[in-house]
Amino acid sequence: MNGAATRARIIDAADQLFYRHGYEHTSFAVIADAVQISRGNFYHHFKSKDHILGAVIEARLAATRQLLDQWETEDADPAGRIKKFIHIVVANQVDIQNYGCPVGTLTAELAKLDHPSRAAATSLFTLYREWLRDQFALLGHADRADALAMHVLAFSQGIATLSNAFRDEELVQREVQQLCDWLSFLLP
Amino acid sequence: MNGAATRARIIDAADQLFYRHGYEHTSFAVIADAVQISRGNFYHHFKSKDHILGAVIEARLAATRQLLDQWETEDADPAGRIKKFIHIVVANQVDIQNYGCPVGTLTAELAKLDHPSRAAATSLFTLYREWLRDQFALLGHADRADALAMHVLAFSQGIATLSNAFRDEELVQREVQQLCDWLSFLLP
DNA sequence: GTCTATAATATGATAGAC
DNA sequence: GTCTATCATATTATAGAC
Repeated sequence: MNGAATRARIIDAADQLFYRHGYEHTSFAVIADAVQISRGNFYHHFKSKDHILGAVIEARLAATRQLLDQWETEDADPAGRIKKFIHIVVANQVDIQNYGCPVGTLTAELAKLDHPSRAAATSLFTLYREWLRDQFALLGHADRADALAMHVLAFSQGIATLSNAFRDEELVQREVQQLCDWLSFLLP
Repeated sequence: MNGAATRARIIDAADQLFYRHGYEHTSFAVIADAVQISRGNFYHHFKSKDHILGAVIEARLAATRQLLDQWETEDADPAGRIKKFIHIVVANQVDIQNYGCPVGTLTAELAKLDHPSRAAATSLFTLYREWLRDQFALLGHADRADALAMHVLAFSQGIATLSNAFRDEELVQREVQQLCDWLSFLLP
């Protein structure tokens, strides 16, 4: 087995397990089981569990950058791009109902653990924040672009949290619709 | 030492520790340390760690009911009561910055753990939901009172999550102001 | 009701053979 | 690069003395 490939499979499995069951609750044993390697083999690829978390966050950052870039090429209209972001909670509805938002729940857990990677997890939020800010600036709201970005971000987090708590699809549809209506009032 | 008093002190310490460091991360050892009892003594008062969690959620439910009742007597105006709810994120800003919303973060953790007390934790949300629904009904919006309640709930959760992630006080002030403005448009 | 002692297990991490 | 064997520790939980 190629070393880099094993490393990638560890990151991939840990990513999913951290999301579904939380960082702390995910032991080496279950990751090893998912990747089909022995527990001892881990330490050839990573120094510690914390280092796996670091690699997982790096991978999520890269995936998020790629997603945002893709949206830029797919949609020439900044408003359409923002709508794509707003609809994440609909597109990922099943996962969010079961496990919440991957970014929001990770930052919350790491804050409680006072974990060294807490800042890195927050930078996942920052990626969305700055991208949204750019879109609002393009729409002619440069003066309050960051505030609008945070507004959208906050709303998405709120919907995700309640979607996870109540598993209510109607709620998600309704709130997403309202946020899109709010957005349309900001268009030139 | 009185038995009931010890039990109450265990619940109180566990409540704080579960909130600050998460349920799973909080061991018997640290609770015992906080309450100043031995680990073995726990099992005279509770069958298991899960049972402590159950008691903590019960206590939180009782405290929440008391708070909502207090707001009813303090403020005769339903709009004023809703504003009191909205301002929770300001009143508890320091704790929320450090540990997030006690309800939102607990439900999220228990969902990931697929924990038996998950539904009980969600009922904390339901308490606020139904209380807010009643206030909106009193304001003459009985037809969409639940949707409005969930809107306020979602927003508060979003603000709490971002307040915890970014520790940004201005964001909280700004979003709370906006939500209050939105509320004033609903008044008769 | 509270304590000490201890069981049974799971955890993150290391050593060394292949 | 992967494995087995193992360490040191932490965890929930129990047994029994006081």
